[in-house]
Amino acid sequence: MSLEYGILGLINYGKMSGYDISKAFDSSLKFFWHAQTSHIYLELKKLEKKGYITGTLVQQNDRPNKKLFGITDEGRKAFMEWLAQGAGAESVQFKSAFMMRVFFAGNLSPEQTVGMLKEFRQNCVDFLNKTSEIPESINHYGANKETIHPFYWQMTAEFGYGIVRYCADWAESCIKRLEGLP
Amino acid sequence: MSLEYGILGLINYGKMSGYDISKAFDSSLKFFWHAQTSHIYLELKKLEKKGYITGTLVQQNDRPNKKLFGITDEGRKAFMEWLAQGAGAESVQFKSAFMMRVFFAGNLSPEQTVGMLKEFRQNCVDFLNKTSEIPESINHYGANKETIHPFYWQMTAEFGYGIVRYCADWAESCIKRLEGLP
DNA sequence: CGGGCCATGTAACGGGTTACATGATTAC
DNA sequence: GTAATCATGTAACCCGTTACATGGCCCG
Repeated sequence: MSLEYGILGLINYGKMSGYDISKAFDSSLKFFWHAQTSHIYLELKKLEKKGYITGTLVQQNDRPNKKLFGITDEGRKAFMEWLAQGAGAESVQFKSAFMMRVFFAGNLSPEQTVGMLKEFRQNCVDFLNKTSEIPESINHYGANKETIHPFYWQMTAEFGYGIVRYCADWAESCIKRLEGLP
Repeated sequence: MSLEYGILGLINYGKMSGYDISKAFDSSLKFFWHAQTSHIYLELKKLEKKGYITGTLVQQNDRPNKKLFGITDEGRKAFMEWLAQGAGAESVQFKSAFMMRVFFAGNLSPEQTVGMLKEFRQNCVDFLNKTSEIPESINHYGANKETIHPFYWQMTAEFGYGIVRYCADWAESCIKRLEGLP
């Protein structure tokens, strides 16, 4: 559902290939959605079938040929309808397989649990370090920099950042409490 | 994957019916995983087929009959293997359909976006108010209160709380910034 | 007699993941 | 020559959602 509209929204900014979309997800949209390349191509096919986008082959000499997709009026309409739906009650729910493990960590030794939490914290720190250059990369996608769009891109990036920072802090606090136990 | 092991982990604490499991998810596990009742019953059937749990019918006079599930040695082994797998690199990734909408909110009017953000913030606040009684409810599930288990239950509840609080604060900040625009 | 809690399911669908599969071009 | 980047896909599977379906008991 969301991937479909994420792709549609990107193409709405301007013509894009599957590869471009994949790159966009790996940079600016990764803060709240991870998309597999293969999945993107599947969705592109579906969107084309629906008549929401149209693809045209582009010959390239210096690089492999590619297929550029543009949005149709129908596609734009569908996108705007999706966008106007608002937050919805389910917007608060989120899922974490890792937290499921922590919940049952009483079945492990404290050492094992601390190890798991440290691994998690490290993943968070790595993520934060790896992606300290959002503001730059975020402005590479989309054509109209003069509009309000980058403001919202920034908002979501901030959100993602904050969440991961919170995760790292939480893990840190857990580790300390566990190591402080008798 | 995770629901399967979540159910297994609960049954590992002691015999449970599908209804009991559903209640447990609606209280303590809701902070990081939402499970539909129908899905739980499907998973229970699968787990029984795999030989990880065994169900026995219990006649009740004052209430409808129920089926109590207990874990098998094989089930416990599978559960422990899953638990020992650690955090995994994917543990940082998370998905939010709502953030996808915010990302593209530049296509809406600022008023519409503010409305959406306020709805989101309200959902968060409602969630926090509705669930201020975790510490109590968390101790109702599981038999061995003397162990370290409640410590981890509390950790995950804290995590979920913190995330939702962070969401509310983030939304608040966005709203203020939007309303402060010329 | 209606609302809430207890209690258990089936069928169809869809979104997403995993694994597999290929190949051109550029820069070092 | 080999690694990185550009570029596009298929097939099988599985996890999860939505919608549907039922029914007893208790309390006010």
